[in-house]
Amino acid sequence: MKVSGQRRTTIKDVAEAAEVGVATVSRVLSGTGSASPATREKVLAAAARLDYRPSALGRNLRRQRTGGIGLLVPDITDTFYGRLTDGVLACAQSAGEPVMIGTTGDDPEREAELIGSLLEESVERVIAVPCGDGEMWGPAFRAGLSVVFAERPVQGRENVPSVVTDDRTGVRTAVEYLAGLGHRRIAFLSRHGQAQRVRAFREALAALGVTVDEELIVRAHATRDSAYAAAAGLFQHRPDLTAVLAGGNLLGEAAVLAAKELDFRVPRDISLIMFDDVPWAELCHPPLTVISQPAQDMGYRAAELVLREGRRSRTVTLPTELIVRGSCGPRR
Amino acid sequence: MKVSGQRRTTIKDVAEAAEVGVATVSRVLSGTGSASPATREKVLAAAARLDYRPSALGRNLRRQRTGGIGLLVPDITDTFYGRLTDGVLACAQSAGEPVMIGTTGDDPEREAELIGSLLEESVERVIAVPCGDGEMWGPAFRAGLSVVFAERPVQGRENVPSVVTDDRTGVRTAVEYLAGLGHRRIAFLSRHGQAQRVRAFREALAALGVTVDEELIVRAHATRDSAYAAAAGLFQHRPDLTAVLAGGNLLGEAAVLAAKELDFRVPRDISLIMFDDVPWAELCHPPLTVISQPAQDMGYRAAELVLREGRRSRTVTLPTELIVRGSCGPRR
DNA sequence: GCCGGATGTGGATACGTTTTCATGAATCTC
DNA sequence: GAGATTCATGAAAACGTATCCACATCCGGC
Repeated sequence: MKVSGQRRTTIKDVAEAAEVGVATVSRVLSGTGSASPATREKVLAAAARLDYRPSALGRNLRRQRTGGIGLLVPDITDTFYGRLTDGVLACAQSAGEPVMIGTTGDDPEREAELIGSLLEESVERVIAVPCGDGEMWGPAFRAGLSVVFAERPVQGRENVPSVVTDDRTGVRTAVEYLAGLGHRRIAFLSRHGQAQRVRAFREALAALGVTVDEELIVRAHATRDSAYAAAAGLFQHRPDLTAVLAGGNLLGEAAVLAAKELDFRVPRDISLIMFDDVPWAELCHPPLTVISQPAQDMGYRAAELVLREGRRSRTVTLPTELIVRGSCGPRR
Repeated sequence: MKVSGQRRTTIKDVAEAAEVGVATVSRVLSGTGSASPATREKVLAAAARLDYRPSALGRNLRRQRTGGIGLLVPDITDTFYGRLTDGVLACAQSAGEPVMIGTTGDDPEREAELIGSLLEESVERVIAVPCGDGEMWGPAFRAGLSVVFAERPVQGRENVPSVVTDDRTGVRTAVEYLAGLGHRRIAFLSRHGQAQRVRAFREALAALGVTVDEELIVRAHATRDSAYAAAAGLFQHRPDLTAVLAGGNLLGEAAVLAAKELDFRVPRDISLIMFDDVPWAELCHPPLTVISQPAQDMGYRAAELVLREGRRSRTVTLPTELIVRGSCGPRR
C-alpha cells in the first residue's frame, strides 16, 4: 500500500470517467459556458464519484492571480484588531475566500516586507491597517492589486477606498463630555498613526475656548510597554491634569494601570475615557466610560469593499458612540 | 501608457537578460545546484536590474504544494487565541512563510469546511485548535498534510504532534490552592473541549478527599453569551459555593461579570481563579488570581513543529503558573 | 434544400516555475 | 595521454487549470 503516493484526482480523471473532454468538465464545474443537460449530469456524477476538488494551484496559475485576500494588522493581540480581523474573516469565509494574515507591529519596514510577500503570492486583494507612508504602497498599486485601508487613511493616498471611524466626532464627543463635567486640563494619550485624532483633539479644545497645552498631548508606540511608559510619565510629570482621553484600548489599559500604581483614584482624582469598547471595560473598577468603535463592522465592510471590486468605492466612515459608565466625574 | 498591462517579469526575462537558460536562473536564485561564479554574478545582476520576484504560483504548481501554513482557531476575538496566533505569526514570518487563518467558532462543521478549503489550496502544513472529533481529520491525513494540534489534543489522534498546556498540574495547583484556603464547594466553569481539565478537576478533588459535586461542574459553549449564562446560572442555582475555577478567560470574564451583577463580593463572598493570564486580570477589582498559560509560546512552538517536519515529533506539554493576586480569600 | 446562426464539444495552448536528463567541457587518475 | 569522473549548462517536460479556437451538429427561415 502506497502511503503517500495518493496522486490527487485531477480534472483529467474526471473527464475520462465522464467520457468527455477536460474543457467540458472545466466549463460545467465552473459554471461558465454552455453544456447540454446530459453531459452536465455525467460530469457532475463523475466528479462526485471521484470526490474531485479542483486544485487552486492550477486555477491560480492559469488565472494569474491568487484568490483570497491579504490582511495586514499592526498587532493581533490588540482586541481591537482582533475584532477587526474577526469581521474580515466573517465576510471572507462566507464568500469562500481564504485570508492570509500578517502583523506589521506598526513597523513600516515589516509592512513593506509583507507587501512584497503578498505580491509574490499574487494575492490581488488586500485589506491593511497601514503604518508606512504612501510610498510603501507604490509597488502594490503598480502591480495592480486592489487595496482597502482600514482604521486609518494614509496621507498621499486619499483616493484609495478606506473604512475608518469618525474620529472627529468621536473625539469631539469625548472632549465635550469631559468639558461639560468641568474639566479643562485634559490630556490625550495617543499612538503614532493617530494624527487625525490629535488634530480633532486640538480642534475640539479650541472650539470650547480651552487653550491647547501641548505637553498634555502624548504619543506612544503600539506596544504595552510604550503605552504604560507614556501614561506613567504623563501622570508623574503633570499631576495637575484632571482628565485623560486614551486613544485606544492599549492606552486605556496603560492609563488604568498607571493610575492604580500611583494611587490616583478614578474618577475622584482623575477622569478617564477611552477609545474602543472592550469587554474588560465593564469589569474595571470603576467601569470605564468609552467611545466605542465598531471594529468588527469595520473589518466586515472592508472585506465587502475589497471583494466587490467592480464598482468604484469611496471611503466609508463609521460612527462612534459614547458609552457612559463610571470613570468620569466632575472636576475635583 | 498602459495602466494595467504590466506583465510581470518572469524567469524567462531574467534568463534572456543574463544570456543564460531559465534552468540556470532557477538554480542560482533558489540556491540549489551548482553554477559558476561568473554566471551566478550575471544572473543576480540581471534579476536585480529587472526587479524580479519569482512567482509563488508557478513554484507552487510545480512543487504540488502551497508554501505557508494554515491556522485554525475557534475565535480570534478571544485574547488567548489572539496570543496563540501572534506566536504562530512570529515564527512563520521569521521563516518567510505566509499564514492562512480561519476561525471555526468551535463548530465541527465549519472546521470540516475549512479543512476542505485548505486542502483545495494545497496547503500542506496546518496548525489547529481542533473542535471536531478525530474523524474530521481523516481527509487531511489521507491527503498527506502535516498537522499540529494546539491547546487541545483530539481523542483518537493521539499520535499527532500537539502542543498543549499541562492541564493536570494547572488544575491541581488551582484546586490545592483553593482547598488550602479552606474551600470545599468549588465549582468548575468549563467549556466544551476541556474534558481533560474536567477530569483533572475531579482527580484533584478526589485526591484531597473532597467528594465531587457534579452540579458544580458546568459546561458552556465558546461564546460570551453562553459563558455568561453558565456563570449566572451557576451562581443563582448554587449560592452555597465558595469558590470558582474558570477554565478560560472568557469564562473568567463571565464569572466576574455575573458576580458583579449579583452583588457577590470577591473574594469575601466568593473566591475566583481563572485559567489564562490576560492584561485585564490586573486591572480588575480585585485583581484576578490566575493560572497563566504561555499562549504565545504555544503558537510559536506549534509553528516550529509544523515547519520542521523532518524529525518525528511527539507532543509538547507547556507548564502553567499560578499567579496569586487578590481574588481568592479564606472560606467565609 | 441550402444557408446562417446558435449551440455543444474537445484539442491545444499558456500560465511560471522546478527538475530531470543529456551534452559538452574540464579536471582528475593511473 | 586515455579513460573516468566531476561540473556547468540549457532544452524540455511536467504540474492542473481555464480559455481560445475549430469543428460538428442542429434548427429555423427563406
